[in-house]
Amino acid sequence: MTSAEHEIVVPPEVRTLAERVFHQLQDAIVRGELAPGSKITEPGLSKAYGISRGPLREAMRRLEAHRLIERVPHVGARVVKLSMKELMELFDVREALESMAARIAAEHMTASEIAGLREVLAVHEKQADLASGEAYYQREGDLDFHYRIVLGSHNRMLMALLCDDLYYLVRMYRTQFSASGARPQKAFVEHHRIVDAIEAGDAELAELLMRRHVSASRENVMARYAASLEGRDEPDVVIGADLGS
Amino acid sequence: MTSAEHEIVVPPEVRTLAERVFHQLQDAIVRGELAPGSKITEPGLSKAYGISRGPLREAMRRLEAHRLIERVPHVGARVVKLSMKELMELFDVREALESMAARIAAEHMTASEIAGLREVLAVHEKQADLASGEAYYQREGDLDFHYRIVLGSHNRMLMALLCDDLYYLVRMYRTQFSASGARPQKAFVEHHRIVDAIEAGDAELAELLMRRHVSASRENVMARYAASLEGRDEPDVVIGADLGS
DNA sequence: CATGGCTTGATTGTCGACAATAAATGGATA
DNA sequence: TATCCATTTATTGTCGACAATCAAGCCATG
Repeated sequence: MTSAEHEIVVPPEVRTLAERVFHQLQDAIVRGELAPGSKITEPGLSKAYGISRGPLREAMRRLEAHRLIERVPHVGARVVKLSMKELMELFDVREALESMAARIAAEHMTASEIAGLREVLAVHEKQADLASGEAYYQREGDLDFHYRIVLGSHNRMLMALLCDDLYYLVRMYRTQFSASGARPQKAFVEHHRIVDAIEAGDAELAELLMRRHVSASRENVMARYAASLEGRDEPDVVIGADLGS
Repeated sequence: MTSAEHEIVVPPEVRTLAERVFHQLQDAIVRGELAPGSKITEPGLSKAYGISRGPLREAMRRLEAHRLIERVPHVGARVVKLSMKELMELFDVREALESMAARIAAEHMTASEIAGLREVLAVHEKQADLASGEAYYQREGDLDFHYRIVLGSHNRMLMALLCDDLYYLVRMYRTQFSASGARPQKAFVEHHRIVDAIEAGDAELAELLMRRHVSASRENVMARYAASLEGRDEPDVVIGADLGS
């Protein structure tokens, strides 16, 4: 049983108002309820969430540190809006960190953790069978896959950087560009190969495959973006792509 | 002329009280004036810096996001104290990110930026000549070296992760363990080789050399730590090491 | 008609005070 | 004497109000 709900990473960190509104805002931004680039005002949010400006400002400071909003002193804050350049940068960083995560995971992952990975792939495959159009759970399943590998590295710094920072940006991008799983089969095979390498304890291979996997996603996104600039041949999706899946 | 002062990375971001006290606290922690593991109390800092608790709490939230302090709701905050395990994790992340930074820098660095790198090495060498005991400037010079390579990648996300987050942890570790430049010659050659590769546009080689360079520092620190556990042979330095230099 | 500066409005930055929670102290009891 | 519980104290969390700054609108002027 995998954590199929989309609340993968919201532990019981809600002991205070600032924490609660931080997670609420984080979720609202990732889901696109707060549009990218839109200006967010303190009195507005203060009334909307029914709290004072004090805790709200602390939550916003955390969002700023996580790169979900951008603040200018005495001016205000806006929801971050990823440009294509920044998206490519995000892929670069993911390639560097996740390939290393795969390497360390191949060395340190436990048997039960690997079993969990296999289950994720099973669920992933089942859903790819029945509904290729409804890619919501699939995308979340993909992120769950990458998530578990990072956890398998047992490296708290990697976990903090990837799971607490970068993955929220990835999820925001996916909703922002309504990126659907466009080619599940290909990424699928890659996922399996990576797990095979990890299970075999082949750290070098796991690192190489993960690096290729992320890099391929990057190139895929880039190609679709370039294509969308001139001939608009995609019917209902602008830049459909499966980042890292 | 290189930026020899230790205020390498404090831009004019002091338009507000919260920003100012954030940088002051950041500096105090990195310099060791606030001892690692020591508890910091809001009324205490509030009086010490002559500001209200409002901006102070926002500054502390930023410090928390940068992993310089650790907070527990309703309990308090402590200055972070790196364990050996976390230090090794930090090296892992640095190896992944800085090797990629070197690769991209070899592709995108401009001529003037490379010239600046050469100057850093020149200053580095000059100081290694006269005073091998006084390694303060040398260490800062080393960080300046790594800093410029990251800037040379022109990747804002890499810059943010390394320069704004990890490098402060590195500097804190150095003061915490009073890590002196123990073997400048070796790291020196490695620095030159890296710059050569970057100048030649050999991205793969630059990546490989930087990865080895950081990895060697990691092993060096690890070895000295293991040695310090039983036979205390080091006279005045506990875990003397030159992280990444 | 365009442009410059001033005025006004709103938002952000800062502060002090009150409420809620957790640690510290002290005493009573087994 | 050790342990448990109540009280106290200090710190954190939250709030509302005031001051400082910026953006927008308006009017006067070239």
